[in-house]
Amino acid sequence: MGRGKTEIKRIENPTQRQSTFYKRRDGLFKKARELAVLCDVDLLLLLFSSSGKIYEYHAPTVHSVKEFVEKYEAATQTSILRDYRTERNTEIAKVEKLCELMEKELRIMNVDENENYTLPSLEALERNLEAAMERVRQEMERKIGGEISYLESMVSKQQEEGYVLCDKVFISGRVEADVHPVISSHVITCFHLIDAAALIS
Amino acid sequence: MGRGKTEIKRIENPTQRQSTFYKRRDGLFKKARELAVLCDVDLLLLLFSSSGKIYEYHAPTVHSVKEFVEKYEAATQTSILRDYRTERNTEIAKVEKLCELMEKELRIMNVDENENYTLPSLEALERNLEAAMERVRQEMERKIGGEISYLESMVSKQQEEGYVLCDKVFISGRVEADVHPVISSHVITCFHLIDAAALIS
DNA sequence: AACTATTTATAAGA
DNA sequence: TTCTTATAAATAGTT
Repeated sequence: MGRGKTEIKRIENPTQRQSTFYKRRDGLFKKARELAVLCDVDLLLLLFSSSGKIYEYHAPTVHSVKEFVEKYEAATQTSILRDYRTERNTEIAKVEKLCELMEKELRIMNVDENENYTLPSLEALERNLEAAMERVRQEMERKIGGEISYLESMVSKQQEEGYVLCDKVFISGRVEADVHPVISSHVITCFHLIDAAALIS
Repeated sequence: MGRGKTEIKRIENPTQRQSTFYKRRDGLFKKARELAVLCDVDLLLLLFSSSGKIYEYHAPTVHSVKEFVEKYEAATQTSILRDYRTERNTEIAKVEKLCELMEKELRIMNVDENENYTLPSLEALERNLEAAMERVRQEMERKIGGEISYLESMVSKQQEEGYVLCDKVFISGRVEADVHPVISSHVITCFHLIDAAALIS
């Protein structure tokens, strides 16, 4: 249509190409709308002009590109979104496995009143706790030893520096109490964690 | 065009609608192709007929619907995929929070050799372990008391039933050792878990 | 699925 | 860009 027959191949003249683009783009959108309305068609048309601008048309029945593409995906079985779901699920599975590990370890360290332990497992629990206690006591001794030699080295220094040390010890004691409130608070029981895990799964 | 002017509204006659659909669908696809070729346009056209069939056209430069929609997404900032990423990230954040909680609790129960504890926190650790130990011992006593009264009740029964009991105790002792291998195995240290958490984050 | 009278789209020019 | 118009192309109604 028009004053001459046009061969369908790229228009090299940029001005002419741009002019043709406007006219044919409008024509295409009009045709798309007519088809959608006349024949009750769900339709999406997305295009980028050669200069990178986006133009979009969707039928009145289509509410969003997202919705439409999901319908397309569901119909074709191919998957834009399945990839992301899979990726997400593997990540969640990994983290959940870690949770299970932690849970198991917590079980070893805590007595859950609602569970019916056997004597051998209670004995094992006791051994674990004793081992943990031993580690704590060793650490304390190491620490106390360190503090003493630290104090000794301080004492051997000038007296005014000794005053500074006293301040330091006082401050550090107070700060630690602030930093580790969780230690003095009631221990979250393993049971709570299991409940939480059930909630998010 | 055609022998009569057509009003643009849904064609109610199904036969006529279907006929018009074929003709106009072909026309639309032809126009789409011409625009793409003449004006160097990236273009995607997806449609569902009223009977639910899918038809698709994309410009020769477009390799897949997925690729094209991603380009569209990137250009418009709107997001089909961002929603899924966000959803995934919130789920992961939830689980990670749970992990942190567990980690914290494990820290309370374990001494990590690489960390530099202060004396007050070590003392707190000791207190926690003692409390846990106390809980274990109480549970053991409760259990032992229960076993004793169970045994007493058994002894007061017929002698042949006593033989059955002996078998039972033997079997239950062995079975428990199988059921709780984790208890006798080396305790996974808190440190391993923290490493694992670092790996998945 | 084909035909064709007619409407519609648009190429080229202003 | 936008309009005009001659002409090509699409298609409604029909077979």
